[in-house]
Amino acid sequence: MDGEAPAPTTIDAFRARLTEVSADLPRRLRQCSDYIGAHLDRIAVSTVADIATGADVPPSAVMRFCQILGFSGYSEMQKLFREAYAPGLPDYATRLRNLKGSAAGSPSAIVAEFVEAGRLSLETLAKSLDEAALNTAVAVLTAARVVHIVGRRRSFPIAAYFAYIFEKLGVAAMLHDGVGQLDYAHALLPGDAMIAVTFAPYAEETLALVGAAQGRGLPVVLLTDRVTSPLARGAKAVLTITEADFGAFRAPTATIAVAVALAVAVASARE
Amino acid sequence: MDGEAPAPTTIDAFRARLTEVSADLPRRLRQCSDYIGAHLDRIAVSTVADIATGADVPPSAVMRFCQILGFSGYSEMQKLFREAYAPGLPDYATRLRNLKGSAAGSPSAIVAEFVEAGRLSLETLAKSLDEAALNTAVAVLTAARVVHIVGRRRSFPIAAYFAYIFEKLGVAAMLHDGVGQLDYAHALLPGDAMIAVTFAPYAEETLALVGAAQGRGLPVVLLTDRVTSPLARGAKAVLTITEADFGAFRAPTATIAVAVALAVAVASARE
DNA sequence: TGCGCGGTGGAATATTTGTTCCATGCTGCT
DNA sequence: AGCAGCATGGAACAAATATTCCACCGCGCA
Repeated sequence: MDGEAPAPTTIDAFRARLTEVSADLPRRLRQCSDYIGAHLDRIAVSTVADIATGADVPPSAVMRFCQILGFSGYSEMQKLFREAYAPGLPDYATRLRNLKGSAAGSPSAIVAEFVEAGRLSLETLAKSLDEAALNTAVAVLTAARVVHIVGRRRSFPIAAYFAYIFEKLGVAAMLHDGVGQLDYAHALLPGDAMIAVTFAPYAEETLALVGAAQGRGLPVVLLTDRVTSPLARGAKAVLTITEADFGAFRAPTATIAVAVALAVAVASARE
Repeated sequence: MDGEAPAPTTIDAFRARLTEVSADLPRRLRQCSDYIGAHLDRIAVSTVADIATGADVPPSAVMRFCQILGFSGYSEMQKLFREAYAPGLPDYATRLRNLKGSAAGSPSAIVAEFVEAGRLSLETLAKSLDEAALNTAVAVLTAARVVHIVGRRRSFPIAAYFAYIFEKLGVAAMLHDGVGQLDYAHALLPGDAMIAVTFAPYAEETLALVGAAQGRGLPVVLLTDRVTSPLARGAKAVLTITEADFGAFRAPTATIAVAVALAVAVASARE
């Protein structure tokens, strides 16, 4: 074993040591490192066996890992987490309160705000999802030869995400990203369909492309924020998604969820 | 023992039972009651002996107390607190397996799954956020002349989202999107900083660009999924984000939240 | 191809922790 | 004062849990 035995004494030091050490590590120990790094908050209440099954390694590997980190064994490591646990039970609600409490405007407070906004968005989504529209959307996209994806500015990340999942799932898709100011309107062929993502203020180019698609008879699935969206009228399916905001900012949390779900549903319907 | 054995199943029920029972209790058991009532949050990480010394009673008294509350013993009581402390993954994992077994879900069921996964990701984020790393990240980016953003494939939507918010907030930023296979390595100038987003499997180009940045002395802020990420070692700040998955699919819900929060924090720190 | 080395898994062991049980002592009632 | 009954403490026991150890395996190197 390595001569030094730093044995972290704070959680932050532990994190640091974790990244420092885990770069060159054999397979099993790397699994430990990954799992433990991703479940730091559980160490205090887990047994060696829990960790081992979680990381899918034998218990002895966990022991070795603890020792590499500089602890005498698992118990000693766990002690660190059990003591650090003192300030209060980091269950979700309290932790969030703590985070927010840390000086308004501090980075962690801001993260807490967005976490909360995200949760709110997801809840709203679950409550107000238009199932009929969703089913229509899936049907339309399932039948399409190529799925054209449009989204600019704020909606572009969503569009890009659609493109990624479709690619991964083997669904023919084309992202109209506007590189070179080409709109590829001629690629909108009969039998294709379009997903348009647009939020206020609605980007010009998106409107134009959707218009082109509809002019060519392509069915359009629309992800937007309001039913009064300028594109809603002509769309085959409109999925309205309300994102909670924090100040002037709105993260596309619920939109992402709809996007991935839609893509997965389409891919599975195609089989 | 008394005939009834209610055995609380929630923390609230536990509290209720505690007050209900502790009215007429012999001396030692009352001590237990008092101590436990005042340290509910420590039960999950304490042994019988800890509680016993804390309450200044012999261990056997604690055992009797647990049994009076309706539990079979201390272990069973502790289980209640350990589960309340870390709900989520195990539960969720089994539910998932069930769902996969039963007929592949309808579109709305799939949405529901991703909503749930998203919620879980956000909770995990709140619980395991590394505040120190976050603060470092904000500091590094605040001091930067230009923020370079890298992310490919699955991480590209996040990178694009960073680019959008920075643009909107008036922070000089450059998205390395790889158009034309140019890497713009020469644009990485002293005084700049880089945000790299990468999830397993780590994209080649991201690694290369981060290497280039580090070679030029730029500090790197890394958003990644595992501490064993190949880039973690050289980064100034590593933000580890665990996303819950649904099947093979993982929506970047928590990552989005971190991204927007980070960007907003940087922008507000610059004022 | 053979050798050496380090990683690996599991069985054996040590230690800690939980639980039971009973002798003792206290308290209140007659 | 004597008795009954219950609370008490601690020691013995059982179970869970951590830790060590060693034989095996796979891989790189000669």
